[in-house]
Amino acid sequence: MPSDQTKERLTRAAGVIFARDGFQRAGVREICALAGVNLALVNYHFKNKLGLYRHTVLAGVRELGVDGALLVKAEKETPKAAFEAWLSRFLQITLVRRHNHPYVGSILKHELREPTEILDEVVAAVMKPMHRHCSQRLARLKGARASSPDIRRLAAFALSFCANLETSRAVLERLGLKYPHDEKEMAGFAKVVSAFILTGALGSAPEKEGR
Amino acid sequence: MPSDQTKERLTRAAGVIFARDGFQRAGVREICALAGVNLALVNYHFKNKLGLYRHTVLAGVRELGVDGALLVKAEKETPKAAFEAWLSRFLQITLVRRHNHPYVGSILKHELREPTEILDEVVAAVMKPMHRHCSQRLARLKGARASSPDIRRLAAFALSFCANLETSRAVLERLGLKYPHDEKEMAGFAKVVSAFILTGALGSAPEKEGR
DNA sequence: CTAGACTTTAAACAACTGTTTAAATAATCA
DNA sequence: TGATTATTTAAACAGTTGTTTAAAGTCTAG
Repeated sequence: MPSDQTKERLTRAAGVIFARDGFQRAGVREICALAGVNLALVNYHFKNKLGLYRHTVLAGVRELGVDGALLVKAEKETPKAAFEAWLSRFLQITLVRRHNHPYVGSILKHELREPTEILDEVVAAVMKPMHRHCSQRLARLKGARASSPDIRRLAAFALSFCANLETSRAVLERLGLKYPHDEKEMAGFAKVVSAFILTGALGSAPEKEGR
Repeated sequence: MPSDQTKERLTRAAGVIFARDGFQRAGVREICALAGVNLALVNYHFKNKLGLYRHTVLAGVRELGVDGALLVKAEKETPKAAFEAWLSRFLQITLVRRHNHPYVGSILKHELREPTEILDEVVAAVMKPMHRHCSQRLARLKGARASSPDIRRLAAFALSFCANLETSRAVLERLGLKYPHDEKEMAGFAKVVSAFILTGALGSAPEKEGR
């Protein structure tokens, strides 16, 4: 059988397991079993467990197309609406399981909280573009330059907060926080999160726009 | 030698290792080596690795005295100053290594991101009191009831954001965020974080108070 | 067809993990 | 003191992990 097919099935299975368990806790045996492939093929095709991980993550990121996919069209909306749309998309990737790419968001979450050797590659490929997008939208909102330290810090705070919402789930649910279950609730949740990021706890007036 | 001494040394060493590695990744052999104690004594005195972990965490929490320690005095300050003082204290515990209890904050951080069997106990002993304190201060700021769903959600968001600041450190530093190194920088950092939580990215006017 | 490279396989390796055993030591109480 | 209990010890157990081996199978050029 062509080796491309083996690598493909291995990558796909690896995406599922790595997304669920992260790099360290994931086991190559389980990945191979899920892929229906011999154990030794991981090392043959990818040299390492880490090699398989790197290939899986970067392939997923490439397919997701961070630079493009998160750019919600309609740039003529109000700055606030544009930010909310972008944020909603970002939350979908990190919070909702079965999205565009089932595993990329989860893997990024794991990489965020326990970095591996490929952290720098992941940051460059995903985090930095997202941070740039977020900075640009916040800059429009505040009427400042996207490259200013303040804006960059705000964007970093916002990204960290959102990306960790899923990580803290077990605790926050025990504190009474309701997480969204479907797309409907997701929209409302995104609005609430957006409000927290934009206007904070003191919540400045509901802005000049109708809703 | 008295067994109390053994348990004491074991607990102290466990605090260091669990704080650094979390429950799963920490190894009983390393803990015993650090404690200068035989391997089998963990199971003799604490039944389990989990037993040692539970004992260590709960002992640390008890000593830290969450209910009291975080209550910064001077309640007659402005609500905003009171919140900032409380937040600064909270950030010190989660961000700065060598504080009151070197390991409690770190262990809580680990428990937050990969819960163990004792999560419920930890939530009850630490998270809920902290959440209550945070809610009370936010309620004063907004002039609302501390038990209202909105306030409780804001407090949960704030706690999650702060507790994960350390977790996301590797990524955020690569995005250019500067973390505090000493007490001086800590104070400034707490102010910035407080501003983000209270007034968000749009930053409502600098409040009516002098500064 | 056949030589050579590529790919797959089952088995074993070596290094860990938390836990248990049974014997040796120390402490306690009658 | 001597018998009993509590504690400590070194060694091994049983399970897991990622990785390697050497032989078998498969494909592809000449």
